[in-house]
Amino acid sequence: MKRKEISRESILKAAKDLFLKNGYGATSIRNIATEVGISPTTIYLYYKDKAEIMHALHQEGFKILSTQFSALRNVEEPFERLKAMGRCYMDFAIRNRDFYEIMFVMKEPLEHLELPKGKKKGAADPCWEEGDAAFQSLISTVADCQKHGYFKGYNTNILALLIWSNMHGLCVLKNDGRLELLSKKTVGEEADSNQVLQHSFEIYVNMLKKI
Amino acid sequence: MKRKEISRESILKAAKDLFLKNGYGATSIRNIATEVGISPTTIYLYYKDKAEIMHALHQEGFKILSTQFSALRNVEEPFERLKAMGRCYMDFAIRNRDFYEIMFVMKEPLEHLELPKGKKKGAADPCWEEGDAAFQSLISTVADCQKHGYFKGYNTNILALLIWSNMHGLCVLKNDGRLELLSKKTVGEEADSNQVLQHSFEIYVNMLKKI
DNA sequence: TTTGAATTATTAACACTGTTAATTATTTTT
DNA sequence: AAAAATAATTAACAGTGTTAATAATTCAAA
Repeated sequence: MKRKEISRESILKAAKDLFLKNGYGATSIRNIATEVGISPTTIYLYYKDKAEIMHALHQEGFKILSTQFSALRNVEEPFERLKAMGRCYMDFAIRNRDFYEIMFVMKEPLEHLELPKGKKKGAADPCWEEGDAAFQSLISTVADCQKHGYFKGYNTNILALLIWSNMHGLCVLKNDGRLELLSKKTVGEEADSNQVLQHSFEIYVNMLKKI
Repeated sequence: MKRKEISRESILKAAKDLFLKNGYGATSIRNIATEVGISPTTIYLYYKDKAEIMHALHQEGFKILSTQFSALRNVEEPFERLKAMGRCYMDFAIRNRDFYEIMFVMKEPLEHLELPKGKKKGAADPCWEEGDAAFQSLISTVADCQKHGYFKGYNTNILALLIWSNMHGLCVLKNDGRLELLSKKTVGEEADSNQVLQHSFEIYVNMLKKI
């Protein structure tokens, strides 16, 4: 009978399945090992530690997000593209809570960032390539908007950061349940937090347009 | 000799000290017990579980923050007050990382929210009183701004939420090191993330003023 | 004051966690 | 077939939060 094929991929798949099924908290090295059908310590032959697995999943998440983002490059009107990016980002965050947490909330995956290639010597700063790339595509969209007359006089990078942080803030408040906890009186009369989120996004877009 | 005075307060103090010294990750029930000079299980006579201790610290954090906020009620001009609140919030987040995490990031403390008093019957929604109160003071400041001609035509509550989420987004990106990780090219030429944060805040204020 | 109840604290244990060292099993190469 | 290299395992360490059973102490009534 065929030997079991163990590899970084098979471990990662199991980790991903468990992660998406039970969330991060309930995904241990031992769980993953059982899912793959191997002993826990075998995992350490393929991954240095748990944070490295988290980093690999973090990369997978960014692959999904950047795929979604790149589809938006066909939207010609830059402000429309910016809007679409925002919706896309929020959708991703809400629909892939756990991925979002690995990518933008958890600290562990950042412990295994690849050092910038080329410069092997010395203690070069670790580089968050995936995050940089995603942010860069936001920056260039903002820049395009400015070429079309939007956001006059604003520093491109700072504005991009503000837009990102606003979306990020909304997403984490939503995902960790805080939006839901705010009493309806203080947050608005809309029924559920999804509607509040949706509405807030639209208002924000209108706000940006008028800047 | 006098018997040791054990109480919820003494346990909480130890928890707080350890928490502020070593961070959340390195603060276990056993650590706290050692600090107080009791056995780990004794803690469970005073607190139901670890999350309840976290909730107590979460409340302490809100006490500090609301004290700072209430000092700002003397700022008459509402937009100035809003600005001051923003700076105050950010300062608090950066200077009290761990408190901020308990108050606005961690999920555990929210498991021990008090149910709305009065309504004992049935499964009433848990209520995040501390968060609500803080948010309410933001809302009323935004409302005051609107009375003075700012933010014309905007829904008060939604705008307050957007302002909060923007501040929150900046704070968490800063505190979990992501701002620092973004390459200087993509985020701006300023040296450190503190300056980026400061600058971003100023730009945001200008942005709000012009809305 | 002594007995008994109530309170307070402790020890032992359970079921986990990530991770390392030592050992066994398997594959590959000589 | 024997030796070397690789792969996987078991046992163990040092932790974690938490519960049940047990011991120590305090307090009130007889």
